[in-house]
Amino acid sequence: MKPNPKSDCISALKQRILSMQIAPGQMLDETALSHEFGISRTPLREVIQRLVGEGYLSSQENRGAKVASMDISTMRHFFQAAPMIYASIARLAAELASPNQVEKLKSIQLAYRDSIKSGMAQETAMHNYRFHQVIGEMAASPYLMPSLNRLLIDHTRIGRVFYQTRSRADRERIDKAADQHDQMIEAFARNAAAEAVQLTLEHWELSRHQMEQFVTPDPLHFELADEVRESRNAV
Amino acid sequence: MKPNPKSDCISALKQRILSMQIAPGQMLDETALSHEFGISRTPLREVIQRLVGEGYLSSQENRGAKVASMDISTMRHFFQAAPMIYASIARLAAELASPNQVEKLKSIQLAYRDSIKSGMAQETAMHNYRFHQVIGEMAASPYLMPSLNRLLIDHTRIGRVFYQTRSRADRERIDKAADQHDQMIEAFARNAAAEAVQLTLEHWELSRHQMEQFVTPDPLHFELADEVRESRNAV
DNA sequence: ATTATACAATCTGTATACATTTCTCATACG
DNA sequence: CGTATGAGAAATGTATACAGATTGTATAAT
Repeated sequence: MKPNPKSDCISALKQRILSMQIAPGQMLDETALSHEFGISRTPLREVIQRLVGEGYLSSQENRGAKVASMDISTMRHFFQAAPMIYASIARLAAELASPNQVEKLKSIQLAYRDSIKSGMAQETAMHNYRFHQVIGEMAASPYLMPSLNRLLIDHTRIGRVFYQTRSRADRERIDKAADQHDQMIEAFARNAAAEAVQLTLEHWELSRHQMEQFVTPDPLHFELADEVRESRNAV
Repeated sequence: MKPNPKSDCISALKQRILSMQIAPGQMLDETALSHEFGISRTPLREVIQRLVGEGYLSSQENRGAKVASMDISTMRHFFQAAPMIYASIARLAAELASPNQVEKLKSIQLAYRDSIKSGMAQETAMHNYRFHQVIGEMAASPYLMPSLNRLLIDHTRIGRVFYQTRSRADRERIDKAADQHDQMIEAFARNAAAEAVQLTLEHWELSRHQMEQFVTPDPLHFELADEVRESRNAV
């Protein structure tokens, strides 16, 4: 593969957005980015347009581009859409899975378990992202893939806390998620659609439970409520 | 609104793709298009990147952009994904519909019936497209909208034959579809989610039946089969 | 007759310069 | 004290020129 600064730029920007290295809502500086990736503003702007079309960024006429925001109102839509899309993708993926693709899934799963073991939360989240994206590729549906991608963007951004270990319970939860991945791979390999859907929904429930605790944490002291609400919406 | 050749270009290209004025798989000529819309290649290429991200076009490195193709294998995925996405969108739309949006739907429906009456098939298909896109806006789900858009691109392209009247039966089918639109508006106005879903699925069935006849027409004479199969795949 | 090769023509990709719009902030005014 | 104004700065949008890649074609070699 020939080194291509433009596609490097695309994947680097995606990675930064998924890892919240660039925060939701943050403006992009065309000049700075073009210098950083060693390209001029012309190709950089093309990259931005592409990422706008894919839902990573949003842009306004004469007002630049910013990272897709995650406000409270979209969270509701997230929890509504996710199980349906994930389940549909899982069914198709199980029906269409090729041995080759299952192997690919297995190798990602290895890296995933490795990063869990070394406690690298961000890396784990990225492997998890790749894992579910490959399941999407197995399903091979050009009509469901766009929504899956949009979901995975925000799932990876929100779910980043999922892989942070502060207690024994955290550790057990993450191990359970990894076990579910293995079971899913097994179901895909046997083309067991119903089973894959069931496992996917259980996997989602585990993730959902954790995320809802984060999105709706314990009530705060009254004095702090306004300030915190504001900063939450500003995300 | 200030006239903006760039956004004109985006909507014109979308319109041409949806109406198959530019055929699936057809290459785009950057120079010709930039001249036509009175802009230089720089902004035109940004437009192309955006449309690639949204699924209207596909592009390859150093090999230009072409209109998203519609081969037989994607048709299968189309029929699998469509009812699920449409139904989910309809449920959300019914729950969230504002009087304002219902009015918007009604005005599109008026134009839709007008173009049916004057027998303008392509225009009818475009009003139908707008109708379902507005339902998508009502549902307001950033996670389902990308898939809805992708579906509507191909539904509009395939369904273009839906609005061609060659027989009394054609006429009745189209009138039935228009009646279903009215019933759907009614259900949205009353926030009747279950009813909206039911109507949407019936609406889909009507459309699906017609499209499957087109995609799988009556068998041809043996001598012609090869030639025709080739031209079909070439789409 | 078929395959290789070289060259021209065409198209894609990029950098730079410049035009246009928005933003910033100091100053004037109500 | 808050609001309006306007000049300068900064950022966005666009045109053009040029560099690099691909495609088509004519000629030569097998």
